Amino acid sequence: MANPLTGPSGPGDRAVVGGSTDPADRAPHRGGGRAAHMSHRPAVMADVARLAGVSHQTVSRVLNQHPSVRPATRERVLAAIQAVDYRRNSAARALVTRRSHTIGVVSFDTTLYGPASTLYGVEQAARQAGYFVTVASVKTINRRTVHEALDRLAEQAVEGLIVIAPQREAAEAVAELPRGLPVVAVEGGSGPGFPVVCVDQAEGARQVTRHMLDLGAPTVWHIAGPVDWLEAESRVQGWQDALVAAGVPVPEPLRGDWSPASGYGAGRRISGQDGLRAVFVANDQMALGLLRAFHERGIRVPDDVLVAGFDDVPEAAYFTPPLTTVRQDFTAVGRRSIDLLLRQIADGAGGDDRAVVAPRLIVRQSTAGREVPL
Amino acid sequence: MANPLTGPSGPGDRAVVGGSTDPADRAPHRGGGRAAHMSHRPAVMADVARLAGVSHQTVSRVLNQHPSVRPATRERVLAAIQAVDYRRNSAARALVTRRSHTIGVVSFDTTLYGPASTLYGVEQAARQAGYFVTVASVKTINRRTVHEALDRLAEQAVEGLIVIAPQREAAEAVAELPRGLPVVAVEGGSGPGFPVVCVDQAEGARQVTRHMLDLGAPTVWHIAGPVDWLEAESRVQGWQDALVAAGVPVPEPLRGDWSPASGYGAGRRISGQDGLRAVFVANDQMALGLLRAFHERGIRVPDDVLVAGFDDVPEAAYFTPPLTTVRQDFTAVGRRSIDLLLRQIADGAGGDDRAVVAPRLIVRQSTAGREVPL
DNA sequence: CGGCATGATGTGAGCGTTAACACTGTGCGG
DNA sequence: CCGCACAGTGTTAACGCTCACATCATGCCG
Repeated sequence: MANPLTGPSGPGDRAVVGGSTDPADRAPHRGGGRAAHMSHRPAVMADVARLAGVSHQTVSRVLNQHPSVRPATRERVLAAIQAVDYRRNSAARALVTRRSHTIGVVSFDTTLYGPASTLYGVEQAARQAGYFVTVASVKTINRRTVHEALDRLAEQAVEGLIVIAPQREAAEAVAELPRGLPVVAVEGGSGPGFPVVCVDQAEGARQVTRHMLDLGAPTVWHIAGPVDWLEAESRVQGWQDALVAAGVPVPEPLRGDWSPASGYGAGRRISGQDGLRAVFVANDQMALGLLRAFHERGIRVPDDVLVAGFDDVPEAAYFTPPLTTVRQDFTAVGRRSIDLLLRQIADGAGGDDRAVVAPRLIVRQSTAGREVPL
Repeated sequence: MANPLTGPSGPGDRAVVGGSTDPADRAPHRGGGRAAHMSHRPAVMADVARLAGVSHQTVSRVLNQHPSVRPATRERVLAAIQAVDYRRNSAARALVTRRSHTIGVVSFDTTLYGPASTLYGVEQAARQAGYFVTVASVKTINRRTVHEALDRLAEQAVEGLIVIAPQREAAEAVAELPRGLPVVAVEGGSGPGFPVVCVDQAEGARQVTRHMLDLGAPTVWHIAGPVDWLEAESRVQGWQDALVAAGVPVPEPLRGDWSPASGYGAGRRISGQDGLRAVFVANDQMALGLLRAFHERGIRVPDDVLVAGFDDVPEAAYFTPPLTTVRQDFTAVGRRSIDLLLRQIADGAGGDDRAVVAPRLIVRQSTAGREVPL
């Protein structure tokens, strides 16, 4: 019994498991028989079992870390697995366990920094938990597209869903989901009945607004995101709160669509305003466009006007001038989402859990006015 | 037969399909029997078959668009499917067909614009072709991490792999892949034996370099990407080619790591150089950092020095000044990748196909010197 | 007007895995 | 020293689907 691969009975009569146990000696399709080394048909459990001189169930036990397997046996099986380069068939496993170990992510335009980073965080966390992630990004959000994506993923038998689609319509589509499938919404607005993970947008907006008021701005203008984006609204809310709390006038917010172009447009429109001393832009990309417009008009930042953004994209520190902004830890958002989702998958009920990730004000030259170390 | 759901024999004796056909009348697990409307156990084919008064095979035929099904029968089955909200079990299907309809994407840091956009293109194209996409992003690239990711996806039984990992080590890891699984490399360097999709980096670099020479620059400096990145090398190559072709001196390239910070550093280092009139930066993010450094040093762009980047990120048009750059159509890259992969999955052999996406020079103010319409 | 191709359907056998149970042989308390 | 718990193993039956084949009407050709 020196060679563990030979089995307990020695060579020659290997694996006298039960006569007709092996399914027709395998491979009724491709010719070949001898499910050995170079067979093109991937090895299955039975192959491993035969080689190790055990039953396929024991192989299964080894694979699933069942405690009652003698160490020697385990070794033998492990060696056989290596020898035939066995990998278990996830479809068969999923079929019998009714678990796909896959979670689905529906996301709006994964090209954007926020969604992309969140997806990244989700994927990392899911992997650690032993889950796969399949994505479905939709280019335009409406009830139909979101439903399509959800159906698609449902067909794929995902065990849970993470929806990164912070628009009102998406939230509604999710709410209409046939219950039974665990769901977590990212930035899904105020608790619509399923768990939500979000950054405290309003708090971030309050902080940055207060920051500019503290620097002496008589009031703070706001370039908002699209009305149908929940986070855009939260930021408007936070900004407004801060102004009201400070007892200063609340200017009418301008609307952009998150793009640099729209920020540029807003910058041109706003630059004529009387008493313009500070602008809070709802994201960094628009802030970039606004800075551009100000630059063209000869408005100096921060000397003439303070500017702040939101997101802290990696480039923000190198804008001209470096941009004060609110950092959102998207990776944390992704991680928390998976946490909530897995808990829901495990416990069944997940209720109205709500994970809020704290934002963080990052002060740079666009409000600080002096060279700050990068 | 007015009601299609009643079946051909009228109510009462619904679905006399064969006595013992139905598997133990379903649901030996959860109590309940009567696998009807509100049963919590999801409907299976047999349920649909019973309701429609046909065999499960006919249901399968309808689902798979088999031609020999009478229209009336098809209708009946379709109605039954709707009635019980049936969705087929992908695991069972995958088990028997040996096809998962899933392709795996291994990518380096999907937070970056390039990988994220490529992933997006891949997902869109895959979906249209009826495939699912599961991702595995690795944060650091080396043989081990890439292998881990590949193993993971192999276990998931993906039908093919797209590797977005334009580093030498990643390319090597892919080359070591156990053959048999179709693979397409994105930016995988010079045809290492499997299909590659890439943007013609060298050509893009040549174009932008020539552009700056044409504007009168005596030569063009270069801030390159990391040495182990294949595309970084291609860009160096193209830049060098253009300089040599023009018969001008070739300065030593500086190295960055794609980040704005490294571009900033390079900008500070290079700004003292004598005769500095033009810089080609290997990507837009580094170019942003360089612009920042130049700005701080009082070097005017483009008046004193021309600057160009590579990628055309959405922000590039709003840098200060708007950045001349080379646009890479990442979405097209994603699409082409799927094309190549699916062909490989279908035909078996995919050979050394090579899809090259043309880059496009985008001239903006950082070299043009005048206000250009955005 | 018989037979045979063809369309429309049903039947049975797997696909590769896990769950449930049945079966051994030990070691230990009574 | 018997039997009983229990670790270690094998056996069997699903899981829900598709494939290959069997079956049954048709309809058309010879």
